[in-house]
Amino acid sequence: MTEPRRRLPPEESRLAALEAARLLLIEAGPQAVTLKAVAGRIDRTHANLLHHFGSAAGLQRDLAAHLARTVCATIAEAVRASRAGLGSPREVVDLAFDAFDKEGAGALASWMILTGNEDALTPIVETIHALVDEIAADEASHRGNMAVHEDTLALVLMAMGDALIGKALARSLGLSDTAARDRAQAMLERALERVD
Amino acid sequence: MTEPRRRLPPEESRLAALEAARLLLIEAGPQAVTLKAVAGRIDRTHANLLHHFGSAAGLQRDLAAHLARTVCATIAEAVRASRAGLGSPREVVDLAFDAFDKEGAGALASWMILTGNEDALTPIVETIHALVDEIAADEASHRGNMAVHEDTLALVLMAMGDALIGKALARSLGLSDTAARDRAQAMLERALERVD
DNA sequence: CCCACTATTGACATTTGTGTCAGTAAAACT
DNA sequence: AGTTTTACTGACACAAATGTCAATAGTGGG
Repeated sequence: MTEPRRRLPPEESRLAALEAARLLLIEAGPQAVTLKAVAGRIDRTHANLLHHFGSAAGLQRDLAAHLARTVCATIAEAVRASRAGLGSPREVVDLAFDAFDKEGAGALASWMILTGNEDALTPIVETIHALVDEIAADEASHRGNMAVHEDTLALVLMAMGDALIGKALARSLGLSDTAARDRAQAMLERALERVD
Repeated sequence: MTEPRRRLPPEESRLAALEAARLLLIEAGPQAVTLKAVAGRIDRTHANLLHHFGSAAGLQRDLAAHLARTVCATIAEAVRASRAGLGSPREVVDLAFDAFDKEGAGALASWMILTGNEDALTPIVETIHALVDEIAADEASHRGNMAVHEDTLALVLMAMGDALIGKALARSLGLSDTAARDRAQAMLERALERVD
């Protein structure tokens, strides 16, 4: 009656653990991402995770990379899927804000910074950078690369802040939950109009 | 030769602990704000802090309130000191960004959110809200309160994001460390010009 | 089929943060 | 002065997270 112990190939097991850790991060915050909690989600022990990732820091490091891949894959896919509608500021803004909010990028990034582990952030930053360059390729012809980067910087920072305290702050100020999105959209629209 | 044990009045001791905790938060991040670490800074034991604050959560709660007071006192003082120069967007932007960066407001707020303790954030949000209302009183005559609130929301979110990942992101994008500040300033300037 | 490889585990050790408690001593009050 | 109050401490207990290690048992390759 005892279920036979399943033995997955290491890559598969690692990926399952990283996905479990990612969901745990989004649902319950960084403090909840412990070896025992992650292991419990995939019916393993915490010793198993130590076997695969070497240490708790190793899991966090790989989680950062995994999250960067996930976030950027989501954005890149959405961008390519609706290439025609790319010019819509609303779409770009929604993409960025959702990435940081629902995908947990903001939570992880801030957590990494706060715990002093800045190295783990670089894959995320670099992936975002690469994505920005890809998007900027369309605009670079009639706008400076600098301007695109500045707009992106402002956009990411607002998305980051919004993912953390956006709802609480907007509510306290008597604004709608999407006030930050609206403001970012207007900002982006005006920035794009500048070159017309 | 043994120094006599000093016994401070409770209020004085509490304030010393909160200041030590605040500096610890800014220097080494939220993870470093433990009972033992804070107690060590003021030459006390962790049991002493439990006596004054009841629990570790109590210290965090009071730290949030203390930080909100500190941050807002700094801003309010600077604003009142140079009432004449209040109209300068650069000044307002610098004030907000410094408050979140150097005063540690961003670090604490994000930490509170991430650990699920949202209640502790409300004093900060409410104090900021009150400050916004005070500033908005000057502008409200020829602008809508809504518009002022929206600008403030965008400003705070950018300051928050900048305090966390601003430097790393700007550097990765090949921009200067003050790129976010510059962008926020330009944004605020254009928002103010709208009514002229 | 047999064997080397390794994913997986349980038991143990360590560290760290938090909390309790009785006792001590320095203030404050009478 | 004596008494009460309480800031402060050391020692202990407890829980949770991380890490080590030997042993077990699937899995693939010979």
